[in-house]
Amino acid sequence: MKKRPARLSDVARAAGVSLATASRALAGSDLVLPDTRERVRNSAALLGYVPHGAARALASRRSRTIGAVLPTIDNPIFASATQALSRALANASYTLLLASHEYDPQAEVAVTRALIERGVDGLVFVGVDHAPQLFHELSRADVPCEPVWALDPGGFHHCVGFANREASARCAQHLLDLGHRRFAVLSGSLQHNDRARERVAGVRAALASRGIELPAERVVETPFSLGGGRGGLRALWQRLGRDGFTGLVCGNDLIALGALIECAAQGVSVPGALSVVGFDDIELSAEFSPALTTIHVPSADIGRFAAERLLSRLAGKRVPRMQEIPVELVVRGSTARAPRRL
Amino acid sequence: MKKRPARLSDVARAAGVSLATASRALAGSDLVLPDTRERVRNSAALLGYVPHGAARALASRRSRTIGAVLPTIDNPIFASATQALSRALANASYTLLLASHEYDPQAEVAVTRALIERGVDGLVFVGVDHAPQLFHELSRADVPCEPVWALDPGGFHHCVGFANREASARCAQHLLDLGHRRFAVLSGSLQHNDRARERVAGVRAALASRGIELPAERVVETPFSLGGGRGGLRALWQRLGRDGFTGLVCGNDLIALGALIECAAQGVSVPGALSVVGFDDIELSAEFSPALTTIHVPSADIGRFAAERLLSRLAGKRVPRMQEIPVELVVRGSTARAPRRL
DNA sequence: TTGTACGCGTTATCAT
DNA sequence: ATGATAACGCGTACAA
Repeated sequence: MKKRPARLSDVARAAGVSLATASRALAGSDLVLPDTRERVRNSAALLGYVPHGAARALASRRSRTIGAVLPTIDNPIFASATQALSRALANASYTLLLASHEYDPQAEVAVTRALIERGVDGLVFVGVDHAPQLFHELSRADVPCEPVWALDPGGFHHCVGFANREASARCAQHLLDLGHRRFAVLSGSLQHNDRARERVAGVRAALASRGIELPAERVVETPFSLGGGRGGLRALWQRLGRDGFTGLVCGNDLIALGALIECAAQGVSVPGALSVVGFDDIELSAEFSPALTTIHVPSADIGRFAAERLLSRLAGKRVPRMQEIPVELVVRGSTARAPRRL
Repeated sequence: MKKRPARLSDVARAAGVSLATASRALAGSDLVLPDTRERVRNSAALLGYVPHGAARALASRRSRTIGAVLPTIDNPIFASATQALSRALANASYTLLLASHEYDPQAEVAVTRALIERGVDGLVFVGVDHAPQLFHELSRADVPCEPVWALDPGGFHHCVGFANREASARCAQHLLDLGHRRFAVLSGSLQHNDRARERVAGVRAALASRGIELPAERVVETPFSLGGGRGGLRALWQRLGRDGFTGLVCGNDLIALGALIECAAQGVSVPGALSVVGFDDIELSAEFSPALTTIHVPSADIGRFAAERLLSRLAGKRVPRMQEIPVELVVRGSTARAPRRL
C-alpha cells in the first residue's frame, strides 16, 4: 500500500513523452505543444507527482530558497519584517530558511554557514556590522546578500534600511525643540548591534550641536523588552536622580513602553516630569500611549523590499545598490495624559 | 580569481584518499583511521570545502531541514516558540524552513506542499484542524509531523500542546469563583482556528455548569492585536452596555492588554467594574498589568519539545504520541470580586 | 517540437 | 580500514 513517490520519469511514461519533455512541460516552457503540456500536467496530477527539490537544486544549481539571519525571532521588532519577507518570497515560489544567532557573532557565522550549505540562493542579514569571517564565507559561496535595517556607510554592500543615526537625532531634536536640556538614553545592548549604537550616536550628535554632552552614565543598556524598559528607567533614576533628566530617548518600542509602564507605576507623569521618545518598530505605541512620540519604522516594507531586491538580483536585474526607507517622526500630541496604572 | 567551490573529490584528492573515505572522514565515521580523518579534515579546511546540501540530500534522502507552518509570524504568540524551535534544531544541525498561511487553509496546503518539495524531514503545524487535503499530502510524502498548541482529541496525530478548552474553562471558573455572573468573551477570529474555538467552548462549558448561558452576542471576534482588544471591548460595550458584563475572558494576551488599555482610556477601573482574564502566551501581562489573571502558556517549551520529539522520531526513537504541556492559572494579586450590585 | 544522454556532488553498497 | 562504483531525480545541451 505504501507506494514509492512518483518521479518525473513516471509522469513522462504515463504521458507518453520523454523525460525532457515532461520536465519542460511542468516548467511551463513555451517549447512544448500546449496539448502535450496538458497531457503531462494531467498525469502529474493523477500520479500525485511532487518534484524532488534536492534533485532539482542539484541539477539547476538553484534551491528557490532564501535565508534570513536574525538576531532573534522572539523580538516583535523582526516579526513583521519576517512575515512580509516570507510572504513576498512565497508569492515567487521561494521559501524562507530562518536562522537566529542571539547577538553572538560566532553563532552568526555558524548559522550562516549552515544556510549556505543548504544552498540558499540569497541571504538577508540584519545590520551591516558582522564578523569579517562572515563576509569571507559569503563571497566564497557567491551568495547575494542583503543587509536590512541599516545603511552601509561605506556603500560597500547592497542594503535596504534607514539611517538609524539621523532618525534618532530627530528624536533628540524634537525634545530639544520642546525645551528639554537634561537627557538620558535607554538603549538595547550595544554590543554587536550597529543599529543600537547608531541610535545612541544620533542622540549624542543632536545634543552636541546644542553644546550638550551625553556622558556614558546617562546611557543605560537594557534588554529589548518591557521588563528591560522598566528596569532600565529605574537604573537611570537611581543613577541620576528623579530629576536628573526630563527627556528620555529609548532605543525601541518595547523599551519605551516599559519605561512608560514604570512611570505609571511610580506615579511619574508623562509627558510632564518626563518626555519619552523612541522608535516604533512594532506599532504598539499608538495603541498604548497616544502621547508617545516615535520614529515610525515600516518594518513590513523592509521585509518586502528585501525580498523584491533579492529576487530581482537573482533574475539578473539591476537594483539600486542602497535603498533608503523613509522613516517618519510621529508626534502623537503633547497634551495626552500619562498612561494609567492598570 | 573566481575559483570553483571545492567539492568533496577535491578534498579527497588533496588528502590522498578516495571519495568514499573522505565522505566517511567528514561524517565522523569510526571506520576511518583517526590519522586519516585528521588529514581529510585538514585538507577540507584548507580548501574551504563546504558540503553541497542538495547533493547530500539527494544521496542520503535527508535534508536536515524541518518545516514549520504557522498562521503568521507577525504575532508575538508564535515568536518565542519559533525561536525555541529554531534554536533546538540548530543545535542538532537542523535548519528551519518557515512558512505562514495567514489563517487561509488553502494557502496552508500550498505552503506545506512547498515545504515538502524542499524535502523537509519533518513538519510542525499549529493546531490539529486542517484541510483534509493537507493530510493526504502529508501521508503521501511520508513526512512525520507534529501539530503544536493543541491536543488531538481523536488521539490520531502526534502532538504537543495543551487542552485549550480546559484551560479556558479554568479562566471562567476563576471569575465564577469571584462571584461574577455576567460574562463576555473577546476571542480571536474563530474561523480556521481550533485553538480559539476551543477556548470559547471552554468558557461556555464552565458557565453552563453553573447554569449560565453564553449567547453568541456575548462573544466578539476581533483581531489578535492590541487594537483588536480595544475595538472588541468597545463593540461589546456597545452591544451589551457598560454593565452588561463584569467578567471578561480574552482569547489571548494582546487582546487582553488591548482591552485593559481601552478600560484605562475610558476610565473604567480594572479590576472593579470589570475583571479580565486571558491567556498569557507572550508574558507581557506580568509587566503590563500585575493585576491581570492569566493562563500562562510556556510557548518556548512548546517549540523546544516539538523539535525534540521530531528529532527523536527521525532518529527512530519512540516518543509518547501526545505530550501535554502543563499550563498554569496565574492569579497576579488583587483578585476582584464581582461588583456587589444586581 | 521532442528525445537522448550526460552531469550535478554526495552517500551507500559492495568488494578488497 | 579503504576504494570503486552505482544510485539519487532532475535539468539541459545537443541531436534529431
